[in-house]
Amino acid sequence: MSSEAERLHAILEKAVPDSRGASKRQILTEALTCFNARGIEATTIDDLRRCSGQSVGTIYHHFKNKEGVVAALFFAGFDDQSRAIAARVEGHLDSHGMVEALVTAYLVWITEVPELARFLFMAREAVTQGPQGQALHDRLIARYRPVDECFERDARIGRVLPLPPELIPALVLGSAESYSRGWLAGRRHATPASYASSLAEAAWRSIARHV
Amino acid sequence: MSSEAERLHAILEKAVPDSRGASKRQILTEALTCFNARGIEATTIDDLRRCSGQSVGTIYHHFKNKEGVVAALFFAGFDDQSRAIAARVEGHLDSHGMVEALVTAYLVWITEVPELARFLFMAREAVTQGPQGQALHDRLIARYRPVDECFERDARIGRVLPLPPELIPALVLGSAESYSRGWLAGRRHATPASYASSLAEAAWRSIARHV
Amino acid sequence: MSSEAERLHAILEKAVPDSRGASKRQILTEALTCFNARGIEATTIDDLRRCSGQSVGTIYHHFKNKEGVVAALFFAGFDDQSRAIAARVEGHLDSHGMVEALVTAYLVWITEVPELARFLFMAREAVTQGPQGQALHDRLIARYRPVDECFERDARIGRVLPLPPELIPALVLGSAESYSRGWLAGRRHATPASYASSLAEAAWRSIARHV
Amino acid sequence: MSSEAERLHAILEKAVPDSRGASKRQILTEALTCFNARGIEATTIDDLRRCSGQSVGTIYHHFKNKEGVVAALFFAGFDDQSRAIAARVEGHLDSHGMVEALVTAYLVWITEVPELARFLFMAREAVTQGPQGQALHDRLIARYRPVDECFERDARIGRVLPLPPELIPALVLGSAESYSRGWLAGRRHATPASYASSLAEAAWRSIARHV
DNA sequence: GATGAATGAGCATTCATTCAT
DNA sequence: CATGAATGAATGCTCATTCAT
Repeated sequence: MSSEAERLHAILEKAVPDSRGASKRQILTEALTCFNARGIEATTIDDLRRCSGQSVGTIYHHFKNKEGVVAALFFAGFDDQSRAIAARVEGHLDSHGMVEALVTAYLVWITEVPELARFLFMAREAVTQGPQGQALHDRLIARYRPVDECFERDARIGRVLPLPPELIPALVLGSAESYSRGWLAGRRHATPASYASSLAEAAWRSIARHV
Repeated sequence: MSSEAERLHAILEKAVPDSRGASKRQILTEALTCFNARGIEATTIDDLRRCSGQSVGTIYHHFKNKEGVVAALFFAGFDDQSRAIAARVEGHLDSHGMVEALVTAYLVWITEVPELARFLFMAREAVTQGPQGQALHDRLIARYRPVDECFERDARIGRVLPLPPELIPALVLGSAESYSRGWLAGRRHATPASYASSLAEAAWRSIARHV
Repeated sequence: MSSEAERLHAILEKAVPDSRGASKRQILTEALTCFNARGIEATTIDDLRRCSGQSVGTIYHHFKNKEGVVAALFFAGFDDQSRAIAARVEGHLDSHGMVEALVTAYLVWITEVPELARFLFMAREAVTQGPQGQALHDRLIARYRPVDECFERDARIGRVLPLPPELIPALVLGSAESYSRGWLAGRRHATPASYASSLAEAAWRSIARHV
Repeated sequence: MSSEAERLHAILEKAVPDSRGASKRQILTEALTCFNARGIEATTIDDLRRCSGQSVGTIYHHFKNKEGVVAALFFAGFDDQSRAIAARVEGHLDSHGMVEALVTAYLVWITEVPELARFLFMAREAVTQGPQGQALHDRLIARYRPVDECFERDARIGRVLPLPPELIPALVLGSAESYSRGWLAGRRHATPASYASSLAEAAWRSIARHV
C-alpha cells in the first residue's frame, strides 16, 4: 500500500473512530477517488455505491445525503491539515519561524496526501455555501489564531512591515497555495514539499522589515 | 447603469461584434448572472432561457450546447483580461516594473469586473477539461511570454534571485490571486485594486535580489 | 364507445380546448383510470406514462408535477359538475324546486360519469390541502350561492324550518352523497339517478315546514 | 390530560388489554397523531418510530407491518364506536327512538374522539381493500342488525314510508355523516353533538309516514 | 423479546438536447 | 432562422422490511 493510502487510512480512522465504522470509512475512501476523478457534482450516488461496494441505503444511513458525504470527507481532511499545522507551528513565538513552520506544514501535508488536498480545494466552496459553512468558518479562525497573534505582536515591535492585516494570509500562503494548485493540476512537476524552504523564505521576504 | 455593467457590455461587444449578435450578447450577459448565482452545473438551459428572454432553440443555435455558453463567456473574459495585462505590461523591460505592471493589471481588472472574474475562477477547470482546454493553454503561454522572457533576462544578470522558474508565477501572482479569491468570496473587504502597490511590492520583495 | 366515455371526452375537451391539446387530454383520460384502479398515491408517474403512451417529460411539461395532474383532472370534473348543477337549478325560485333540481343534478351527474365522480370523492382532500385549496373553496361558494340565497329567502318567509344555516347542505345533499358513495364502492346496486326523486323528496321533507 | 385523550386511552386499553401492552398502546396513540397529521400513506415507519419512541423492530413485532398498525387502530376505533351505538340503541323497539338513538350515538362519539373519527373516515377504504376487508364487512352487518330489523318491522306496519331498503342507511345517517365530515375538516364549527336532535329529527322526518 | 444497521427496488422529478413546424 | 413541445435517460433520495446481534 502506498504511503499516501496509509496516511489517508489513518486520517479516516481518526475521523470515524468506531470499530463498527468500517463501511462508513470504506464509503469515504472510495468517495475521494470518485470525486477527484469525476468532480463532485458529476459523481452520482450510484458511483459511490458501486465503488464502495455498499448499498445506497447505507450511504444515506451514514451521511444523510450526498452533501453529507462531501462534508464528512472535507472535514476529515481539513481537521487533519489543521492538526498538521498546529503540530509544526506550536512553540514558535517569532514570525519568521512561524512563517517557516506554517508554509512547510501546508506544503508537506499537500505533498503527503495530494488526493485529499485536491478534494479540499474542490469542495471548499460547496462546504462554505452548505449547512456547515459556519462550522468551517469557525475552524478556520481557530486554526490561524496562534499565527495571527504572533504576527500582531511582531507588527507592533516592527519586526514585520506595517501591512494591512487582511493582506497577511495572502502574502504568507498565497504563493504556496498557487504553486500547490498548479502541481495538483499537473501543471507543475516538483512536489510542493521540495520547495518548502524557497516558498517559506520568499513569503518571509515579502512581509519582513529587514531581511 | 453601473460602471461594471458598462465594462461588461463593452467586453461582450468585442467578443461578439456582429451587429446582429444582440441576442447572443444578451444570453451571455444573463448567463454570467445565472452561473454566478447558482454555479455552472446547477444552472440549467431553462434558467438561461428564462433570464435572457431567448428561446431554447436560439441558445443552441448560437452556442451549440451548454458547454459552448460557458466557453464563449470564459474566453470573452479571459481575452479581455489578457488585453488589459498586455496594455500595462507593454514597454516594461525590467522585472521590477514588470511585476508592478502585471500585479496591478491583474488586480485592477478583477476590481473592475468582479462578476466576470468570479466566473473565470469558477469556469477555469471546466474549460481546461473541455474541448477548448488546449486553446486555453496556448493563450496562457502567449499571455505570459513577454513576462517570462523579462524574468529570464533579469535572472541571468542577477537582478532577481536564482529561483526555480516554475516557482516564479506563484511568487509573482499567488498573493494577488489569493487575496482576490477572498475578496470575491466576501471574506475580504478592501478592493484588490486598493492593495495593488502593496501586493506588487511584496511580490517584488519575494523575488528580488536586493530590495 | 360507451356513453360514459363520450361524456368524459366532452368534459375533457371543454377543460383543455386547444386543438393541440390532444396529448394533454390523453394523459388526463388515462390518469382517471389509473387513479381509480390503484388510488392516487399508489399511481406512479410511470403508470401514467405507460397508460397514456406519452413520455414522462410530456406529463411534466403539461402538468408541472403529479399533483398538477390530479388538480387538472379534479377541476375538469368539478367544473362540469358545477355546470350540470347550474343548468338544472337555474330558474327555480322556491326551495322545493331547488332541492329537487339540486339533488337530481347531483345524482344524475354521478350516474353519468361514475369514474369521474369516484375520483372527485377520492381527490377532494388532496386538492383541499394542496396549492389549489383556496381555488376549490371559492368555486364551491360560487356553485352554491344561488341555492343558499333561495333557502335564506324561504327560511325568512317560513317555507322551510328555521334550521341552523350550516346544517342545510348536509340535510339537502348528505343522503344523496352517502348513497352515491355506497354505489360507487359497489355496496349499493341501483343507480343514484334511479333514486333521484326519492332522495330529493326525502331531503325536502327533512327541511320543509309543511309537507 | 384532555377528555379526548383520556377517552382515547381507555379505548386503546380495551383494544390492547395486556398489562405488558404499554409499548403497543404507545405506538397506536402516536400513530393516530401521525396518520392524521400527514395522511396514512405519507406516514412512514420511521415517523411512527420517532413519535412513539419505540424501535422499528418493536413496531414490526407488534403489528407485522404498516398495514397492521392501520388495521389495529382502525378496529380499536371502529369497535368502540360500535359499542357506543349498541349501548344507546339497546332497548329501543320503534324506529323513531331508534333513529334518535343511532344518530345521537354517532354524533356524540365523533364529538368525543374527533381525531379517531377522522382516522376512521381516512382509513376505511384502505381497510376495506386490505386483508381485513371481510372482517369489517361482517362487523358492519352485525352493528346495524338490530337497527335494520326495527326498520323492517316498522315498514311492514306502515310507520315508516315504503322506501327501498338500500336507501334507509343513507337517509338515516347520511346527513349526520356529511355534517361530521365537514366539521372534522374544519368547514363547520358547531360540534356534531350540538346538532344531535336537529339531525335526528330531520332524519326521522325524511323517512316517517306521519310527522 | 428488542434493536437498529443494512438493504435495494422503486419513486418523483430534472434537464440537455432534438426536431417538426 | 426561430421556436418550444417532446423526449427519456439519469439522478438523488425514500422507505417498508429484514435479520444479525
